[in-house]
Amino acid sequence: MPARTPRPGVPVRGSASGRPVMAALDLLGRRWTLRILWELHQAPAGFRELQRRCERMSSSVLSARLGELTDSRLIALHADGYRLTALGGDLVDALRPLDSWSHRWAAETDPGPSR
Amino acid sequence: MPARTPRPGVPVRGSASGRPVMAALDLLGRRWTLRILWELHQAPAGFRELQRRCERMSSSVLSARLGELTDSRLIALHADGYRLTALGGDLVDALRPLDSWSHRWAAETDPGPSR
DNA sequence: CATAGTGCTTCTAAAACAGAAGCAAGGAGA
DNA sequence: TCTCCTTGCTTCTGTTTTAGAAGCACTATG
Repeated sequence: MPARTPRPGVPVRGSASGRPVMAALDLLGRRWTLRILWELHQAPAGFRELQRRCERMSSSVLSARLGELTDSRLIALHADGYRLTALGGDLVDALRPLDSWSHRWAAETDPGPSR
Repeated sequence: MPARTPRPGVPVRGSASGRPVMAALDLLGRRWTLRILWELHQAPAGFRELQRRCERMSSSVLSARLGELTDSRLIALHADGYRLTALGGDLVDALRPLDSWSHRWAAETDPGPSR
């Protein structure tokens, strides 16, 4: 049984409280979810283009994530591909400081050999 | 082979670009990572308390995440438990708007039967 | 009619995760 | 010293999630 789409107000994986932020953390803490939102914020894209942009992410997972995000009304499919809804756009706006943070992180991270 | 800790400047899962934000999205898009940061922002906690707060999350995964976050210098272990570093605190600050967004999301989400 | 593009499903194998058990180290108390 | 308890953390087995190739139904274009 696949994990169901988290929604505010009901228990999610790791929290029975129903607190909205817990649902958000469950939803966003699934592989590719943050990345998909990020990509759609750069520009709308169809299924296959999204797959290309994320370096050939698995189609089965992409399909699952698109379903969850659509259920959650963060994205919607239009004639020109998937686009963020107003709600989804707000979420990415809320995440925008992440980009500038990541540069600070990079600046403070020793770029030596990996690991 | 376990996935290695993402770091800015080197390729990560789904992106060979080395762009810092891609490393951040890979790191944060792993189960429990966002939640752990969130919890530590509420208050520092030791291993077992963290496990309790996240409703008995698997100890093996908790251990892996703590290792990744420590490697990434977002958290550090002190006498009173794990705490966010300055860098980690900045990240959670960057994520703070997520909480208010989640309330808007809840307000616009029909609280009917799940799925 | 062929060709190529789309969104998306199905399948098998690999990776990640869940959860119970337990280990080594460090107190606190007797 | 000898329990007793707590800590961070590992190891193990079984389940869930993800990867990746293949392919289906549909639309458009030639």
